[in-house]
Order: sequence, then C-alpha cells, then structure tokens
Amino acid sequence: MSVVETKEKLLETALALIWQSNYSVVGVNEICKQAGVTKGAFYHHFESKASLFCEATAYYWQVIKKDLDNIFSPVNSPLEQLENLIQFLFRSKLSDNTVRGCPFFNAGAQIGTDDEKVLEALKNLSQTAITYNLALIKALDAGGYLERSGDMEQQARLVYHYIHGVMSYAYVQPDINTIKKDLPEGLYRLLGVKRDYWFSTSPTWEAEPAILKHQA
Amino acid sequence: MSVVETKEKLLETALALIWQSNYSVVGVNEICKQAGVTKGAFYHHFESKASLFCEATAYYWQVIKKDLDNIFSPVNSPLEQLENLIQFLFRSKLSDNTVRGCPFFNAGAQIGTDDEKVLEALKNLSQTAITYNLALIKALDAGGYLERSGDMEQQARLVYHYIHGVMSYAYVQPDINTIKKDLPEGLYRLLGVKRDYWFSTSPTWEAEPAILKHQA
DNA sequence: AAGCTTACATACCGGTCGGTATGCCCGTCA
DNA sequence: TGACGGGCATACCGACCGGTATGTAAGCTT
Repeated sequence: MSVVETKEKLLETALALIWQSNYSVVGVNEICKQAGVTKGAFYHHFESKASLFCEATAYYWQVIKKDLDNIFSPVNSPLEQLENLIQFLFRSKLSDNTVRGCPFFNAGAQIGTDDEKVLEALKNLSQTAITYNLALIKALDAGGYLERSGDMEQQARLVYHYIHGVMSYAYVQPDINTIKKDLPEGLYRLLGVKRDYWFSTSPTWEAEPAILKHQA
Repeated sequence: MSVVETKEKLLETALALIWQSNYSVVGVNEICKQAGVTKGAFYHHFESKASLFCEATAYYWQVIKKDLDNIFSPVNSPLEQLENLIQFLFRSKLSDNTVRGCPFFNAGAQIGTDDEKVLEALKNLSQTAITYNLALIKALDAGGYLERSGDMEQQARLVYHYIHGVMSYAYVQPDINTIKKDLPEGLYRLLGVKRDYWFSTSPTWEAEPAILKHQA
C-alpha cells in the first residue's frame, strides 16, 4: 500500500464508520482495525482524532463536489438541477437503509464547539453547501420559475436548514416513502417554485453517487 | 433531599449537561457530580445511562408541555399562536449563547439507533411535536390565513424538519440575527401563509420558558 | 556502503468509561 | 425493641479511550 493509499484508506474508513454511527462512538482503534492499519500509522498521518475529522470533511467535500458540479451543470435546466439535487440527496443519503443523515453535521453536533478547528471545518462545509443552493436559486429565478424574488442568500440558507432537518429526521425515522414525499414538497415551498412547475421535470442525473462508490 | 427530589435532580442535571454539550461526552460520573449525588444513587434510580435518557425525554416533554399548551391556547388567534411558537423557539433554544439546538435530537443522532428504547423515545417525542404543528396548521387553515390547503399532516412534518434544521444550524453557527430572520421566513413559506399576514402579528406569549427556569 | 529520513508497527501509558458488589443508615412495622 | 428493606454511599471492576515512546525496515542521498 502506498503512502497516499494508507492515508486515504484511513479517511475513507473513518468516513464510513462515522457515517454509520457517530464520531464519539467510533474510536481510533476501530478505525485503524477496519482500515487494516496500525495506530502508529494513524498518528503518523494525523495529529489527533479531531484533526482526522477536519481532513475528512475536506476529503468528503472533494469527493461529492464532482457529483454536485455534475448535478448543477449548465447543460441542465434550472428545474432539472433542482430535481437532480433531490435525486442526489435521496440516492446518497437515504436509499441505503444503513445510511441516514449527513454524517458531518450529525458529527458536528456531537463533537461540541470546544474544538475551534472542527467548528471552522463545519462552518466551511455548510457555507459551501449554501453557496451551491444560492446558485440554484439564482438560476431558477432567472428562468422565471419562482413566484417572487426575495433575499436569495437567505433562501439558500432556508433550503440548507430544511434539507438538514429532513436528513436528521430520516436518521431517527428511516421511513423512505415519507421522506421521498416531504423532501421535494418542502423545497418547492421554500423556494417558492411556481405551482405549474411542481413535479413537472425529471432528473437528468442518475449516476451512482461518488461518495457511495468510494465506500464500496 | 427526598426520594423524588434526588431523581428529579438527576434528570434535570442530565438535561442541562446534555443540552450544553452532548450525550456521548457527558458521563455518568459528571452527571452525578453536578447533581451532588453518588453513582450508587444514580444506578439505584436508573438501570443504565440510556434508560436515563429515555426518562429524561419524557420528563423534558412534561416540562415544556406547559409552555406549548400556553402558546397554543385557544385564547390566542392562529397567527398569534404561530408568532408565539417562533418566540418560544427563540427564547428557549437560541437566546442564551450556550444553548444551541434541540438537545434531544442532537443526542438522538449521537446515541445511534442500536438501542431500541432510545429510538422509541425519540420517535414519540418527534411525533408529539408534529402533532402540535398539525393543530396549528389546522387553525391557520380554518382561519383562512393560508394560501392553499394541502396535506396538512405532511405540512406538519415539513415544519418540524425545518425547525430542526434551523436549530442544528444554530448549533454550529450561533449567529442569532441570521437565525432570527430565517426562522419566521422559512415557516411562512413552508406553511404558505398569505403574504399579507407575514410579520403582521406580535406574540402574546412572553413568559420565561419553563425549561429554562428549571435549569436555573 | 554509510548515514539519514520516511513510514510505519508494537507495546504501553494514564485516565475515564459504564456498571456493580457490598454495606451502612434510617424509617417502618411487627 | 428488633428485624427488615428502601435509599443511598463507597470502593472497585474490566474494558476501552486517545495518545505516545520506542523500535525497525525500506528507501533515498551522498
């Protein structure tokens, strides 16, 4: 195993384990064991468990960025982009019944805000997600799909709040059918998509989410 | 200290500590120490830490139920009820900068779903909250404050999702002013409150939340 | 080939975790 | 008045935690 392979293996294993349960419960020992790496190697690459988490957020983002750029590609109409987003959320976070919620924001609530770097990493992650939302909203608005224009940055946050709430709910109540109905409904309402366009478009994005492929 | 006092002290202390940080980090030892009670007393009253959590959810709910019944009292108009809810969320969960998010659903994401009883307690809690939302929506709809009627049970869930999302965001980014703007905006949009009624009413509920008084 | 560095592996650290076994104190009731 | 049991307190358990000290094998440099 090469040097970068070892580090990536640790990152991916940590991601998968934290994803499945949570940051506090998953120990360094277990991460190492699952990754087939010793603890010495772990602390050679990361100065602490919290540090691993920070790097993992960056790594995680880098992985799903490809999906997001694909989803929000300009070749898709704004409505298609929206449907793609819904599809993506569904595929990457809800379809597998062992995968619930966003591991990083579940974890964020777990670590506590005492660690400054962890907090910073989480803030960056959420801010970037909101930026993607904002681009989508601008595109929808420019296309005349929205009932009225408002504070689009705020709307981007609202969408973020809502998605995160749905994900958390899915964690406790993994009722796929309910979530499948609630997710688009809430997004349409929050965005103020004109009624005519509700459920009017099919997603153009069908690929296996990169994050899932990476776990396999 | 009487028998019930000891148990309630433990419940309240556990609530406060978990509230401030999280379930995994707060140990039984610390709960006991803060409560001024020994570990023997703890395990005399609770069979496990998870069991404490289950009882705490019930206790927590019993405490805030008084607030909720007050907020949603029929003497308030539906619009006032909505504003009261916003006020309540803001006062009880966001005003103090040490208090962020809903302790029970942050905790829910932490404990993991392996413990069946914990999961059940969380499901009940969320279901009850959604029931309150539903009552509010029905009142708003009956009063003609909503743009259109839909699946009200679904709407109740959407509101729940959104509130939970905002709370989680507040945990990571405790920017009170942003939250103060986002919370009502998102609710109006999700509920489909007619534009004329946005920000048109003042809350009638101003009391100190019982949950905060209890912590003091 | 000598010497240095990187990339680990192994063994182990002190501390804390949730949980338990035991016993004492004290109010209750025979 | 004495046996008894509920309501604790104390002492302690093994497991496990995140983190470290030390060793070593392989590669690179000179």
